[in-house]
Amino acid sequence: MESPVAFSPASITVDRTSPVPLYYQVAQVLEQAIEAGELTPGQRLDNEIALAESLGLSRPTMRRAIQYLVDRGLLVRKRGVGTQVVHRAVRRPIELTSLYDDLATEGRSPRTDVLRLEEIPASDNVAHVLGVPEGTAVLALERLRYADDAPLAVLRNYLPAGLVTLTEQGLRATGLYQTMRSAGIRLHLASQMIGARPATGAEARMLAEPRGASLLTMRRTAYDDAGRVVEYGDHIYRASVYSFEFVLVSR
Amino acid sequence: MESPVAFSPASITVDRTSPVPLYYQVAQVLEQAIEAGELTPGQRLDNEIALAESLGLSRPTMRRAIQYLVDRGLLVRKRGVGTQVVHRAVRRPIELTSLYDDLATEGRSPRTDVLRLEEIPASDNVAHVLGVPEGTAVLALERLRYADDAPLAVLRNYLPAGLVTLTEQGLRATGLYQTMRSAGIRLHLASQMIGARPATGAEARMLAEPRGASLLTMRRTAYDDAGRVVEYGDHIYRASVYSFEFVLVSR
DNA sequence: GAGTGGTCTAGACCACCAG
DNA sequence: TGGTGGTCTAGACCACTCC
Repeated sequence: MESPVAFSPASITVDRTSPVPLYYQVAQVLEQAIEAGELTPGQRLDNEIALAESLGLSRPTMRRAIQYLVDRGLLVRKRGVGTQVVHRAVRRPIELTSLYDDLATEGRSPRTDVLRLEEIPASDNVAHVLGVPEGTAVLALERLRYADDAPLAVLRNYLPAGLVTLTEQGLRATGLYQTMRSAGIRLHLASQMIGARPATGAEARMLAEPRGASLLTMRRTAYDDAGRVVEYGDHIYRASVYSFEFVLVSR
Repeated sequence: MESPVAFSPASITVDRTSPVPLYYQVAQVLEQAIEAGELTPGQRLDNEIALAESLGLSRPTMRRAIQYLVDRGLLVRKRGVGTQVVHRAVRRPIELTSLYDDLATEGRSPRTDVLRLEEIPASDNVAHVLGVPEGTAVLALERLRYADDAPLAVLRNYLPAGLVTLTEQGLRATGLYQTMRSAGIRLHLASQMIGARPATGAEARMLAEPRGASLLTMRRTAYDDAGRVVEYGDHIYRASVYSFEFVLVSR
C-alpha cells in the first residue's frame, strides 16, 4: 500500500539568517513537497529525531514543523507508528476570508457595485451587535457583488464609525477584509450563521433570480485581537450559483 | 478598561500522578475560570514565567497550556503586551460534530426515525465519493430527525459496507458519528458544502413545510485518520427552523 | 529600558504500537 | 523488544511594545 521507503529529505536546507522561523521554513518545504506530489499520500516520513538531525535542528523545532502540518490536516501521526501524508488532496480548513478573496482565488473575476456608503445613527439591532449605544454613528455599507459579470450576492455591512476610511473606489478594487487589514485592523474571530430563505421581490430583481428563489443568508460578526467588534455583515447569496464549501479538521 | 490587577492563580494545583498531561490540566482550569466568570473578558493574565513558577511548571509547559486556549479562541496574546481573555463569551470553533450531538448539547431532545437501512450496490455518484468501484456494496441510510417533536431534517448517508454494524435501535438511541466513534473509527477530516434550494413536494410533506419552502442542504464527506472515506452524507434541513452557526478563528 | 511573548536547544522519561 | 510519538524540563537569545 505504502511506499516502501520513508521520506528522508535530501534537499531541505534552512536559512538561519532569515527572520522566518525555522519550524515554519521546514513546514513550508514539506507542504510544497506534498502539493508537488513528491510526498505522496500514505507515504511515511522519517521519524522526528532522524529528520531533526538531518536538518541540523533540535527535535522540538522539528516537532513543531510537523505539528503545524498536522493541525492543518496535511499529515497524520500515530504514536508507535509514525507520520504519514494524508490520503487525499485536502483543501485548507475554513479560514477568515472574504467573498472577494475567495472569488479572486478561484479566478472568477469579482466585481463590486457600491450601492450605499454613509454614516448613519445605529438602529436598535445594529447597535446591539456592534456593542455601541443606540443612535451612535456607524458606517453603513451595501454592495452588490458580481462574479464573471453575473450578480452573486448582496452584502450589507456595518462598522463602527472612525475605524477605517472607506472609499467607493477602494471597495470596488478590493474586498472589505483586505481594506480593513491594510488599515491595521487585525481580524481574529468571527461568529457566523448560515441559513436560507426565499427571495423577496426586490431581492429577486437585484440578483436576477425568479421571485421566491432560495437565497443563502450569512450573518457574521467579526472581532479584532482585543475582542472589539469591527464588523457586522448581513449577506444574501444566490443559492442557485453559490454554496459555502469548507473543510473541518477534528482536534 | 481592564482590571487593574493581572490574574494570578491562587488555587491552581496540578496532579503529577494523573495521566492527564500537565498542560491540559492547566488549560482546563483556566477555561473553567473563564466560563465561570472568574477571569473576565479583557483581564490580563500574569506573564508566562510567573505563571509557570507559581504552578511549579516549566515555561514551555505553561506556554503550551496558554497556546491551547489561544488556538481555541479563548485567549489573545500580543508580544510585548501580554495575554488577555477575549472580550466576549465565545462558542467553540467549528468542530466535527453531528446534528444529534449538537441538538443534545442544546437540550433540544432529538429523535430519529430510521426510514432506510440496507446494503445496496453503489450508484455512480456514491461510488465516486466513497472511492469504491461502481456496484460495490455500500450501506445506505436514511433518517428523519426531529427536534422537540418537530421534523427538522432528512439525513441520507452512505458508508462503505462492513465498516460498522448499524442497527435501527442504535441509530434511534444516538447519532451516527457517536456510533462510528465507539466502533473505533477515528474521524479526522470532513469536507462540507452548504447550499440551499426549494423543497420538492415530497420533501415538503416529510418536513411539514409548504411546497417550495427553502431548504438548507449539506453534503459532507468524512475521512478517518488514514484518509479513507468513511461516510458520505447528503442532508436537507428546514431553513425556517434551522441554521448553521459557528465560530472561525484566524491563525 | 523594562517587560512581554516568540523561538530554539539538548537533553530526559514515558505510553503506545508493531513485530 | 524496539521504535515511535507525547510530554516535560531548564535554560537561552531575540523581537516587539510601551513608557
